[in-house]
Parts: sequence; C-alpha cells; structure tokens
Amino acid sequence: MSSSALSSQKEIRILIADDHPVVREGLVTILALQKDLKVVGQARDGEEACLLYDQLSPDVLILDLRMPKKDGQQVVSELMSREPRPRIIVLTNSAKAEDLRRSLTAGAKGYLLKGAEPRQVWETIREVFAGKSSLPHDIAAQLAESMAQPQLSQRELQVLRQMAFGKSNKEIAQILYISEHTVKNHVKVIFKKLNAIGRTEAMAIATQRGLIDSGAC
Amino acid sequence: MSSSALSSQKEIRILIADDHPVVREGLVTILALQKDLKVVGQARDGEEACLLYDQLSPDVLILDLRMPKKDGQQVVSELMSREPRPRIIVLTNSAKAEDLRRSLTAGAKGYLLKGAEPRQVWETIREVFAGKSSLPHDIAAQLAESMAQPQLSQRELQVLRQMAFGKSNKEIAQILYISEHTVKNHVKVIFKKLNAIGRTEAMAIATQRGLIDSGAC
DNA sequence: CACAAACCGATCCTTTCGGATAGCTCTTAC
DNA sequence: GTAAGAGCTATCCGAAAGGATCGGTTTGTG
Repeated sequence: MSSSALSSQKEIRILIADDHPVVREGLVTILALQKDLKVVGQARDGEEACLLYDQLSPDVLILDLRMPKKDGQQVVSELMSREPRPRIIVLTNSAKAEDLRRSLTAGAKGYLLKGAEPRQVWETIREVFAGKSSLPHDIAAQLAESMAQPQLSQRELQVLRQMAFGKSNKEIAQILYISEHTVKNHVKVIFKKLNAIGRTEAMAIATQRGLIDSGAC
Repeated sequence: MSSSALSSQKEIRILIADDHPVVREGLVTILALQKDLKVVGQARDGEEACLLYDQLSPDVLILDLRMPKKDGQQVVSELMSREPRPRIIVLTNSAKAEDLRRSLTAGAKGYLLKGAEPRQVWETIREVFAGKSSLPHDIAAQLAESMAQPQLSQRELQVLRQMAFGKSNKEIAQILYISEHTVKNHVKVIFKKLNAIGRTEAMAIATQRGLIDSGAC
C-alpha cells in the first residue's frame, strides 16, 4: 500500500496544466494524499504552462492535451528544448492512438487517462521522475497496435482533409496543384493504409482515429 | 460572491456519478467549499448510480454521460420514472449538440461541461435544486442551433451507419430489405439534412456530431 | 550504392453516385 | 379531414469513383 523507496528524501515538485478546474482540483486533492508529491503550480492553458514551467522548474509536468491558446502537443515540443529535459506526463481523456503516438514522439514520458485510479497516477509520477517511461498496460497495448498500422504521409493527410469537405478528386487536384490521377493514387493509398473499402468508410475511420480536425470532443 | 438566499435552511444533498476518480475528487473538493452543498455519495458507473440514487434519494444527481455498464442517457431515462422526479445535472466533456439534445429530452435539468468554473457548478446545482432548468449561455446557444437543424429519422440513421462501413447503396438495400432506389432516396434526404454535398462529407459531419457510434472518445 | 517510400503522372474500364422528378402508403398532428 | 412527414418504389442519365497496372523523380536510410 505504501510507496516505494525511490529517492524519497526529496519531494517531487509537480506542475499541473489543465483547462478544467474540476480536474485540477481533483489532481491536487489526489496528489496531496502522498507526502512525497507536491503540487507547486497550476496552469489554465498552454501559454501559462510554458511560463510557469520556466518560473518554477518543476520535476514533473502533468499536461492535458486539449487546452486553449496552445495545445498540449505544442507545449511538449516547445519545452523539450529546455535543459534539463523536462519530464512530462500527458493526462487526457482521449484514448485515441493518434494522440498517444504524437505525444510520445513529441517527447512525453508518460500517458495517463483521466479515468486512471489515484494509485496509478502516483506511480506514474514516481516512475517518470525516476527517469523511466511509464505507460499503463492498456495504453501500451494500444500503442503497439497503433505503431503496427501504417501512418499517413503529410500529403495523404491533406488529401484526406479535402475529402472530408466532400471535395471530388478533380477539386482536390486543383486545390493542391496536382493532377487528378495523382489524387486518385493518394486516395488509393489512403484506403489501403486505413483498411477502408471506399472514401466513405475511410472518413469514418479517419475521424474516429482523430486524423481529422475534430475541434471539440 | 456569496450565494443567493434560496432556501438556504437545508443543505442540498448531492450524488456524484462519474467513472473518473480525478473528476470525482475534484467535484467533491469544489463542492465542499460551499456549506449548503453536501456530497452524500459517489458512483463509479451507471448501475451504481441507480442503486445509490434509490438508497440515498439525493436532492441532485450529477451525472457523467460516458460510463461503464450503463451510460448516462440510460440512467436518466431509468431514473425519470421515480417519484419525486429526480433533478439531474449532466456533467460531461462533450460539447456535442447531439449529447446535449438527448440528455435534455431524456429529462436532465442541467448540462455542464467539465471545463466549467466552480461558481458555475455551484449555481447550476442551486438552480436545478430550486426546480429550474439551467444551461450555461454557451451551451444554450448550441442547443438552439441544434434544434434548428433537422434531425435524422431512425431509418436514415440506419442507412447512415451502414454507409459508415463503406457499404454501397445496393448493399444497404439488401441489408435493410428495401429497394436500392429507396436507399438512394434516404441518402439524398440525409445529405439535405446534414447539409452535405456527398456521402464522404456526410460521414465527416455525422461522426463529428456524434451520430455514429464512436465508442471511445 | 541500393532500396524503400513519398510524391507525381497516366490509361482503361466497370461500377456506383447522385440529381431531377414522380407516385405510393401509413401514421401523427392540427 | 387534411396536411405533413416518414418510409417505400421507380426511371433516366451524366459525372464521379475506384480497381488494375504502369512508370517517373526525389529523398532518406541501411
């Protein structure tokens, strides 16, 4: 029940960045239960997160992906240039493989769902603080699955987004300054990568995977 | 800064139902700041919510839409048969008009986003407890917009879901035991209602509106 | 260097879409 | 009772879609 003996001499200084007041309060409450964990600051958006990070130099940053002004991905990318390397845990309610993949490639060390149990939160923080990467089992499984699936290239994503607006191949060709034949080729590859039989199913899969700008969620 | 004088003699007994521990803790912490609000129980899923509601008879139930075992909509529908009529506030992170609409038609009296400020949460609880319906301004605006847009009929939704699997009109016809011509007609109506120019765009719009079973979010 | 992958372009051919238009039941609401 | 809307069926027809197959450049990696 009690925590491990990992460098328990110093307390771990934590910065929370989340635009939901309820979640911030919940995290503070949960983390306050462990005496080696100390919340030293809270940010309401991405900009504030960067500012406070530089001011406070926390040991661990817990970050939501969807935030106003500057989203989680950007914050991770921006902070990764700092020395020493920040230890960042992404805490979000999106179980989408795409978000997970992007977060990790951007440099995040941990990924937690908002449905996580308190103990899981504590342990992840301690592991990341200790320099390890930490992914809950269920999340790790998704990552493996995600990595197995081929990713769309930038160009293919552009085509996909135009498809989402109902554009025809010819229209997409004009928009992207390429031949309609090329568009058809891209579309074909998209189908294969998404394992879809037509553009309609491709759209359904893409939006559910988070490949399309879905705005609110 | 202080609250209104609305029947402040008794404290308002509140039941929380949310599968996210972090959110539950956050709510408890926030509600504890107001002495007229008292959390009398917490449920982790839909079934527990119904059970605890009957045991505790809270004044107000705060409910998440997405929960294991029994989702929020079902809980609202089920509890509405109770006497006296339960006062239910839906608290979710989905700003989707569809969720909002379904919740209200099911009988919920309030709708809050997880991004809501503490004061907004307090006020909504008090208003709903007083028998009023309460919708934040931004949410209400969305509702108006949603209501203005035509809804899809059951049959049209069935067609739409088959489209999501990439089925052709002919295939959908076979599946639903109707003529391909009929399917085409339904599809045409769907386009008009969703304001889409083709099935691809229709899919994009439908998934973003939550018309398609999106499972995890 | 060689190989893979992204990106670009093309042809042929069949199937499917989707618009315009029309008529038929059945149920619900005014 | 009649008007409205859901659900069903139908024909014509041009425009897309998409499968199969081919070949080209450029860039980056082993």
